[in-house]
Amino acid sequence: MPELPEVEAVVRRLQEACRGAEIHSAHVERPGTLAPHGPESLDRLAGARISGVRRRAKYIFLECGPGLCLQVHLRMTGNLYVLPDYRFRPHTARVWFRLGDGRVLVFDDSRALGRMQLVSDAEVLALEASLGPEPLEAGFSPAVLREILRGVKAPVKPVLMDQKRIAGIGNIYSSEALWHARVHPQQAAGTISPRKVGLLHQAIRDVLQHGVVSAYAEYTQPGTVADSESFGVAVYGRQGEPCLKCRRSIERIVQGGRSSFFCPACQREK
DNA sequence: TCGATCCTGTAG
DNA sequence: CTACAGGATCGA
Repeated sequence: MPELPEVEAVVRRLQEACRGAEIHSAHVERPGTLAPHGPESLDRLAGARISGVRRRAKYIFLECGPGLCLQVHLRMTGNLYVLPDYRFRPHTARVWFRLGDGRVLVFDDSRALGRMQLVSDAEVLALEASLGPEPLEAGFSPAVLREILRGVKAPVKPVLMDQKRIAGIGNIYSSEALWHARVHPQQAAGTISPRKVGLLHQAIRDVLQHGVVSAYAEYTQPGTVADSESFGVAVYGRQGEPCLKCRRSIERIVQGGRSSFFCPACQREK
């Protein structure tokens, strides 16, 4: 499920649902979820209070007291949410926490690719330093994007998905942003004109910002998000269907083992 | 930079 | 049955 917008929506929901909550106990159904640590690594959380929840790139940090932070990565199918009672947890709950008030915080992950680990302040700092800038923050200017792409020979699409270069963009939003900016996914990143870099910068912010709003609305009012015309999915998964701008057939190619979708007319390589 | 790998579920 | 999945890492 999750790229930056979906992770952000999870964080906002958790802030409402469990900030200030006490962790009564941790229960590990699948030890691999805590790799490279063991199932006993969460024992230190008993009695801790969740003082804050925040996001960086696609990581979620649950701050659980001084120097104690639960770092979560949802990968492909992970999800974090609070249920009223532990008996309601699904069989795909890999780790769950009983909260002081009887509710349960569930790490649900059908594919079990997600990871969770307790980390120190220093580890959090090191991780954050290894990640690229947050595209929705004020510091992410067109000049910053120009600098990221400058001189890079690799195709732009995998570059946008490289968390060390820019944080939070995944397979869907990269295709979407490139379509909005009319940039071909295989164009060498460093050869994109300054004008198009400007368009790409705006497109990245627009698709992510819209994604945050609709992902959060999806939790609040499921099924309400019906605006697939202006800013929903324009190209992702739409191979063979008409481009929303020019009606040409959307194409699918594979880059770095991942599907890319684009309009061969609107997004020309140059 | 490609392919394999970690896993399970679903669509064709 | 095979293909594919909104992620990331590792070694060739």
